[in-house]
Amino acid sequence: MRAVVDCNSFYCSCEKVFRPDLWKRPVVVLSNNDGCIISRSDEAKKIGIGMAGPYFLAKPLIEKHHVETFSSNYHLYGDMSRRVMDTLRNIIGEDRVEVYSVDEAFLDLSHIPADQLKELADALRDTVYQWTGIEVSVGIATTKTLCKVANHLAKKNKAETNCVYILDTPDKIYEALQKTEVNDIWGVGRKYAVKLMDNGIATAWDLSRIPEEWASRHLGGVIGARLIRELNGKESIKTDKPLVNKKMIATTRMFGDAVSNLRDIKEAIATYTSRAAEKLRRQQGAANVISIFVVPKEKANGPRFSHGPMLSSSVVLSKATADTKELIKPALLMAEKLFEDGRLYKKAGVILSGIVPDESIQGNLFTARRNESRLLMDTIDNVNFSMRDDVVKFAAAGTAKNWKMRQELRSPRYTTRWDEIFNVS
DNA sequence: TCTGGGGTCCTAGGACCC
DNA sequence: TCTGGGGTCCTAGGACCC
Repeated sequence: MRAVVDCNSFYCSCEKVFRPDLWKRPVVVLSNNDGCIISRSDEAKKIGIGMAGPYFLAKPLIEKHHVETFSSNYHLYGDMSRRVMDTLRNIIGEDRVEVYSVDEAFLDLSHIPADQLKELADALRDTVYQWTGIEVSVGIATTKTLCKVANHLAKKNKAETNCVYILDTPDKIYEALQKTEVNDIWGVGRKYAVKLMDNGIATAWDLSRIPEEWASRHLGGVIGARLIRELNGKESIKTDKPLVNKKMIATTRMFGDAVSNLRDIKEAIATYTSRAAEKLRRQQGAANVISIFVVPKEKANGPRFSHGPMLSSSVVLSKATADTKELIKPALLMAEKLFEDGRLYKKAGVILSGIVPDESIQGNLFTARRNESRLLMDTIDNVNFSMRDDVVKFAAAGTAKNWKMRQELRSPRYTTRWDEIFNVS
């Protein structure tokens, strides 16, 4: 068997750990730029605040019920995530934990006897709470997709499940699949859900009954066929070791206020390039391709929000590099090319791809200088990483940052900055 | 004058996830 | 007035090669 352990309302829970006064209160956390609501506590859900809705639309409700509101504090969430994952590794063993996202991990329980699964699940839930203050839900089943079904049901009715749900008999699986709507299945997004409903497939059970060929034709080829097999208890999603090395690295942001001049765009692009290059070096990679894009601000039209056109450009580098200087130069050239005078822009980004391991770089015999540059990059990374901020940066990134994102409601970085550490008095 | 078939590589775009 | 960011995988189609 395997399990999925998922933190409940993760970002909100992180905020609550350090604010006992909020434990029974509604809390929401906003996306970057304070644009959308991306995490809601149970109390906030009960009030009727929707997921991923724009903040400004929910604001009346938030004010009426005095919902505590936070900007994203990724330093805090990243550190709390590490603590939760360490706890899981401690209990179940290093090699049996596959971190899937910041708030979620799959566990390999193939060594646990069936009659001990419940006890283990309870222990996982209680220990993580005791050691980190974070509540988790545990779903146990034979495949990842069924684990997610179980986990979803555990969360949906906490009073009954106490955040643990185990699918270990055909009857329980049948019941769980009957209770799960197609749009709540892992791997079924909005488009597929509509298509399934149109074909009279409403529950996970219905979906598990359809032929693989149909799924293969209508749900993205092999992805659809795999989904059917998983629902039928046949493991089809590989558990290869978590991807340490990313195939693509992106840094993109909305601007706090729309930007109309080239200087600001170039500063933003230079900053994002520096950030992306840092991520690249952290995985000891080098990129062959750099792309940038800008998104002009457009009038809202139509009922469904959409981001207007994305104007992009990319360059294949003459040789793979992780050097910020070498990446900034083409990035700025592309920015100049894409920029149109008189237009307002609301977003920009940098994407590095064609990533290869650093050691595979076939250096030119005569470029011993590469090592120097590497040394400089390491130094800059170390300084920035230890300060957890951009203390050292390239001049092109500018210093004014009037395009910077809004973050008006951020909590202290309790666990990663000495001057913001949690104070017991 | 006639102009195949199979393979690979790359890119763009669509779908999904948290 | 105000709608996130960072990823993955898959497919189709074009370019190119022999």
